[in-house]
Amino acid sequence: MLDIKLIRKDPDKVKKALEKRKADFNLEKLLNLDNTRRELLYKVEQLKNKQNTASKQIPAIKKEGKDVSELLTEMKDLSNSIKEIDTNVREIDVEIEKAMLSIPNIPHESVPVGDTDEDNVELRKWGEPRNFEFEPKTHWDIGEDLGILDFSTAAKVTGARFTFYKGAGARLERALINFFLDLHTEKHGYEEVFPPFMVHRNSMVGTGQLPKFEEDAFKVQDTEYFLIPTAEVPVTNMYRDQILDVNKLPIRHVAYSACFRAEAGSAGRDTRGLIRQHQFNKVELVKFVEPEHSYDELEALTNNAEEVLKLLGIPYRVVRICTGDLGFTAAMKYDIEVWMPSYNRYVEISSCSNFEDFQARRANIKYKKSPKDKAQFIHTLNGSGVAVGRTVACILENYQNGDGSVTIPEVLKSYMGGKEKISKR
RNA sequence: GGAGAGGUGUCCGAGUGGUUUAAGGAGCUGGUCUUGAAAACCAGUGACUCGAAAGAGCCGUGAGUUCGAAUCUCACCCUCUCCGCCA
Repeated sequence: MLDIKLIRKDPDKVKKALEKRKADFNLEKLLNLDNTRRELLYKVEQLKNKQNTASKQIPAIKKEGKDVSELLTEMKDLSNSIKEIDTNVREIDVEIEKAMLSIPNIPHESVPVGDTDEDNVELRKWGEPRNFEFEPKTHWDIGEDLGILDFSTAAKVTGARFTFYKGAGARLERALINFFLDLHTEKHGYEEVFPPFMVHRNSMVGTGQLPKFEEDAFKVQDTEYFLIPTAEVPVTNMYRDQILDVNKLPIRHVAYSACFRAEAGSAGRDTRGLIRQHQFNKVELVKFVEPEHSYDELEALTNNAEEVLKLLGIPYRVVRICTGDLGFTAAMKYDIEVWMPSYNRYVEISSCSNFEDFQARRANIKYKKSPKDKAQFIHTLNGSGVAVGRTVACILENYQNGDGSVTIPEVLKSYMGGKEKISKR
């Protein structure tokens, strides 16, 4: 959510930002509502002031033994006017709230202007895509041939876009989760959190998934609970409606969770393999920081996620996301993409974003610079550190051997019980 | 799921319709006293939201009754205790 004061004061700035994003939004209407609201508020507050004053006088007049019935009649009228205007204000509030919740964040100045992911800017590359001396297989073929991934059984049991991991595949998934968590807690200083996998509506609004993107989420029938699309949601909302102690900042959390996405609108895309599933595992990094440090913290967070891939020896690149591809809540975003031989291109495995105070404003998360200062909104950041299923996919593809086996990356061996290779049994 | 109790400011806690514009205490800040500290005493300090201000709002949340609601009514949420069920 943006600051309504900013919209009032500098509507052109907001308008330009929306244009850069190619977002369609009626600012004029919002400003009109805001004006009307303030006029009504002034009016009703004057009436309330009158009412409060009279309310104090009435008991005193009664005590003197004088008649108050005429005054009461007068007050009844006043009360009715107040109710009428209050109702009006409430209706406008609802409309304003709705509008405010559907304005995307303002991109940081350094974000390149562009329309689609074609306009994203590659920042750096690490590692070289491997040259195969044999015809490389896709990860879904490797997984099925080795008996460690089973898509058809998942389709039978649940449906499309679900997977059974079996044997060394299941172990590999679990190994990666542990490796990621250990790295970020022990080397990068994040505190581990194991969150609920369901949240209520307000939490989804707090981090920006709702109200605009309800069709992307799974809602549990007969409840107000949503399956989380990312651990970002419960972990960020841990601190909703709080004023955080400046001495405890920055707060850095790492959380494993399963993630659930309806993938509305992506029918037919990435239908094979682990790339686009309704349920997948992810280790997420979440930070709460003072505004003046948030861009440094974004660099650090991105580096923390990259470290995972360096240790695994997977070639990747980092791209700066352009305004048109930025996503609703982010002010700036880096994607980390890994080399995926079957796609013959780099595929996203992590998004690292600075939301500035956009989420904090929605979730009401503040801090005080010093005890005397006014509470101000904190900056939130998060990034995948990293997506687990996609990591399995790219390990299978990048570490595959001509005989159909897959070599286990050095850092994972201890997590795999000393195993060197996954081979057909 | 059933029965009961409860949710008040940073914390404890009073308050069942009108000087509550939330008592009292703790805490915090400053002072007196002291070599220093503690204690005691004195003074100050009450979150947060909207507003340029005046002012308005805020006693779990939302609606309602009333001239007037922390206080009454209804719904919901959460916490605790007991019972049931359960990994």
